[in-house]
Amino acid sequence: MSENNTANNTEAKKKANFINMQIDADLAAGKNDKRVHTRFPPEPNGYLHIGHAKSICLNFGLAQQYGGKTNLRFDDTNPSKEETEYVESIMEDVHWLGFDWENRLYYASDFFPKLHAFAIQLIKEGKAYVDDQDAETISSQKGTPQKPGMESPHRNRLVEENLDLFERMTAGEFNEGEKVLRAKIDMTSPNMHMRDPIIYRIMKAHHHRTGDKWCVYPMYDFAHGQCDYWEGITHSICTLEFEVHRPLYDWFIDQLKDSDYRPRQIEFARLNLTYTVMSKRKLLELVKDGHVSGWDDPRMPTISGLRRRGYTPESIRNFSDKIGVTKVDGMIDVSLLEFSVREHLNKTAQRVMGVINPLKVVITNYPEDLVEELDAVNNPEDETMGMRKVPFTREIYIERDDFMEDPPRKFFRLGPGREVRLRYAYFVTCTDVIKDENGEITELHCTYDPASKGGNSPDGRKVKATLHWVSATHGVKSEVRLYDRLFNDEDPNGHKDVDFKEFMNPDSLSVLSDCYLEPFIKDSKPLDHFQFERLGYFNMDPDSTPEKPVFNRTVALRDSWAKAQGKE
RNA sequence: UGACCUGUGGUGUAACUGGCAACACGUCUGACUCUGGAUCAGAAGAGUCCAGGUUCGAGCCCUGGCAGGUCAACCA
Repeated sequence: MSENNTANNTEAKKKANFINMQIDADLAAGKNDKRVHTRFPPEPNGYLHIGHAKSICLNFGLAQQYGGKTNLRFDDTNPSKEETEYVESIMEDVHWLGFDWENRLYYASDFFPKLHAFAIQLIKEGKAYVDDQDAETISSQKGTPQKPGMESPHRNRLVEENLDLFERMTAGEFNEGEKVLRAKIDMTSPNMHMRDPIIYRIMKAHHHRTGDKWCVYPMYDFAHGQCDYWEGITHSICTLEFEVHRPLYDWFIDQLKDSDYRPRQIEFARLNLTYTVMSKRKLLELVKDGHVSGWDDPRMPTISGLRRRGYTPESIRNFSDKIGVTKVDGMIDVSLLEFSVREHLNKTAQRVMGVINPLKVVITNYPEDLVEELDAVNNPEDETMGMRKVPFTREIYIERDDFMEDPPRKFFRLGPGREVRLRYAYFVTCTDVIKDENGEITELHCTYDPASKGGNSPDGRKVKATLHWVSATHGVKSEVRLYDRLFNDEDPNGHKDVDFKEFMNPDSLSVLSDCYLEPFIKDSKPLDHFQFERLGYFNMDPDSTPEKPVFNRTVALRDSWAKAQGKE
């Protein structure tokens, strides 16, 4: 695991949610030998996103709270969409988040033989039949939520005939779509899912694990609950849209169970975040159409994207705790996610100075060849992180935004004739503003006060501002990537008749290639976290090379000056 | 003309078997500060979708409405 803290030691006092209460009740009633066993069941057809992180934290967190276990199970019943690449990324992401399924890795495909045998059992019991009709016909007989369905003409086939047909389906004698196996339940049920649901379909696709062995594959409803049952799951936690599936889930368990043990499905509201989309289909679309650089583009709400952006597992876990678990289908403000990273990184991130929009400053009374190694604090929130040296020279860079030729009343930073502190260095006073023929400021001349070395006030005089800076001769030239929200609309999904991509923010990425960082960052590795003082939290991007380090801005610091600016 | 689910400050969550609505984010003050960060102190903001009812007392219970979500894939 790339981050040393695992999820176990951050738990402590979680708020009880409605699922806790239901588990407490189950335990009090002595159900399932008082076990708590959950599972996280992703389909390997895409990368995990922050919504999955909520589910992962919930499932693994619950098990930890009750001294139970959590399985990782790949729900791979549809070979046409699933790939090994996704399996690997999912395992990496779950581990990175700080959770471990130990030796309990399962695939729904592990259960294909048992599922198939169970289907045969249902046929023998007269509870399943083969239907020869095509998809359209079957669907039209299904009725609507308001109108009951009609029975298929094949519904009352003889058991022997069903057995024979299903066997031949399995052997590959029929083409895709020619036949399906359906459970025989109730075509008039007010619940659409109970109207003789299809449980097996013919698919002549290559499966990422079972290869070409099978010609028939079970449907989700026919696989999920049974896998839960065979794995010994006690609480099968899923999202709200499966609520209407629960009677069917229970129906299959009823056919299967041979003891008092029974898994129970509980539904909670999936996570919705402002200014983003959260469906694998839409995220895939962004990737495929090249709107982002990949699943791990730092603007993506995927776990791999957040990781590359500089989020920490701890911050995501804390976020997950904070948002709680309910059945209310709401929308969480991204600012809460951002708060979670700031909170964690403030306590842990190495401080460093970096200038991302350089303006050269010449300190005219400072010796030409002198290089002073000044002391800087690595993290004021954590003394154990120690100190480092920062080289100071006659020519430095400061942030362009930190100088104004004609500063307004509330601008505290540098201006002509003004004195400010250079962090850990000296007090400097601006004496000259150098411009090119277009009137653009190209350089500042300052003088420094040798008595203020280290940034201390020699005589108790105050300066209004402290600026970060980087030596022009020692600074490490770098690329910095700034990110903004991917969408301009709070709910890009919430507009009927308007495609979500219409709301994409054209300025969600800006690349600054003329940035200078203090030499300390030379030793950093991809994904290392930093606070660039006064700017925000950044981490090193894997695109970095020794010649050109690249940093991503995870999130900016809270900035009351910028906020005040925005209001004018 | 259905079934199931949901409805508490701007947002998200709390409120044990009914006892004067709490916390977090966000917002706004002020203090402090070698990060306009962090920290600290404080403020504003809901009377719990509506209407009845039960009760000394209801966000919690009952009745009836209203609003929103989900369900008609050989997807999960």
